[in-house]
Amino acid sequence: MSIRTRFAPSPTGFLHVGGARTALFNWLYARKFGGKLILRIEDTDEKRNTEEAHAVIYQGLSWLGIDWDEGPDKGGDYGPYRQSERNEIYTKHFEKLKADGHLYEDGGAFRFRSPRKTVQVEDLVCGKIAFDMSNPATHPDMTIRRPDGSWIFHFVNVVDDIEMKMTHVIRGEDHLSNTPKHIELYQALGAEPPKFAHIPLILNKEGKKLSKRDGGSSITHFIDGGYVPEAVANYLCLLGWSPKDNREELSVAEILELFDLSGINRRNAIFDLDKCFWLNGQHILHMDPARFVELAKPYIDQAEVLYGTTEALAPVLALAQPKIKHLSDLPAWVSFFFTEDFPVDPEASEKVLQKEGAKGRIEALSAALNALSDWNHAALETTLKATATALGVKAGELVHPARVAVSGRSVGPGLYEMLELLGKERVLARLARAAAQAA
RNA sequence: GGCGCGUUCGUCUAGGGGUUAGGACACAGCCCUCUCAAGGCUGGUGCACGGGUUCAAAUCCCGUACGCGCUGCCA
Repeated sequence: MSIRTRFAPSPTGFLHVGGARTALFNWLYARKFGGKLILRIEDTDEKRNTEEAHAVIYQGLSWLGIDWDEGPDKGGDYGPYRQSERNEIYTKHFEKLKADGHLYEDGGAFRFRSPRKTVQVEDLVCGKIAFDMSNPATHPDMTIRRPDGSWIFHFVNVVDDIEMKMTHVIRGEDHLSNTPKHIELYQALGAEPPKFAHIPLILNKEGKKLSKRDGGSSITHFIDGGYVPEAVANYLCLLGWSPKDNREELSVAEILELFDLSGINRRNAIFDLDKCFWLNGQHILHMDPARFVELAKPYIDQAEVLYGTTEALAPVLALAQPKIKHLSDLPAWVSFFFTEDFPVDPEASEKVLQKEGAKGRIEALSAALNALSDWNHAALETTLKATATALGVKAGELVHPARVAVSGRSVGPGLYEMLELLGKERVLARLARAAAQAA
């Protein structure tokens, strides 16, 4: 039987990193073993059920590179894929349970009568666990329908997993204790329970369940914050799973190759934003330049940098790619390439341009560069160093003023590469302008 | 309270009877260097505790503590 996994979020208007990681593991498992991933929206609580809330889920998953085979937006053979549209199906199963004597009424609500036996859970991550359900005081009969006719999570979740032919339920460990109840429901409905895999939870720095208030708990934070999706997906996979060979930076293809449920550990993990940040820099450093351009463009566009064509932008980005850790840092690294009206960092200007003798050194460098016919970074370096020697100063005494003169900043790409790309004319003009203001 | 799961550097993890307990992030120092990164080198901190089993336990068993989860007419 072909594998079917699912991600079943509630449309809260917020895609939690824990949920995203659950989705990722379901996706990896389905893709690795040629199965299908189903997206089901658990929107029985109508109050927070909005189109925007659905969009947040679709966008967050897509951004991470997760695609699904069936879902509200895709259709499929087992729809509808929103619980709010599945009332008839729930009613059908409810009537069956009722007819078979599994239900009883309690204050207008309906409860499921537990068989009161020991339930064995065979979890692919946690192993075999026996739950003694015999004591009603500790395991009360669960409610499955409220007096107003609305449904309770446990019931609709199980009905949907049966109807949608799920073979594997991969979900957060917070559901492990609910699993025996779910198995009782499967059995009462005459269905074979799926395989379960409960994955450890993601905690905040205080060791508590990651909540909305915690920085970085929403995928939106990463989308808006200049992260690259492959790095975030990589990091999320490293929480509770590892390739076991000391590698940290992994492509999705590599993870797909190594991933299996049996490799997931049972220990809750604290989310470490620092490490995610580091991994982001590693992915940027090593990614294909074309991919970098693709990811960088929206940030450049948003900053309204008038770069003209992609062909003009690409070489500039190539200088920034090995140095930055966040895509949102990009505008400051590229904007001065495309305008003469770039901002000048007052602190850098004060420290470098106003330094004793800066004017003379800039003018000397300018003269030397003016005489240079072969404008490439190697020749630029040779010329600058020769000029420094002639002046009897360290190369840095020319490098720093030149950097501030052409970019307005004290940090940036390698100077010689930057000068080469800027071109002789612009470099000389900017040096002249800086010399006029220097001490 | 009851039930379930867990506990290896601050954090993420590898190791699952014999290891100088490995890697990564972060931190500190050094090297490289035009800035910032990257890279290289070095350093410190860790098997929760107590009992067993065993020639030998981080590793297996029991207990304790602590953490997390569930215990809803939330999902």
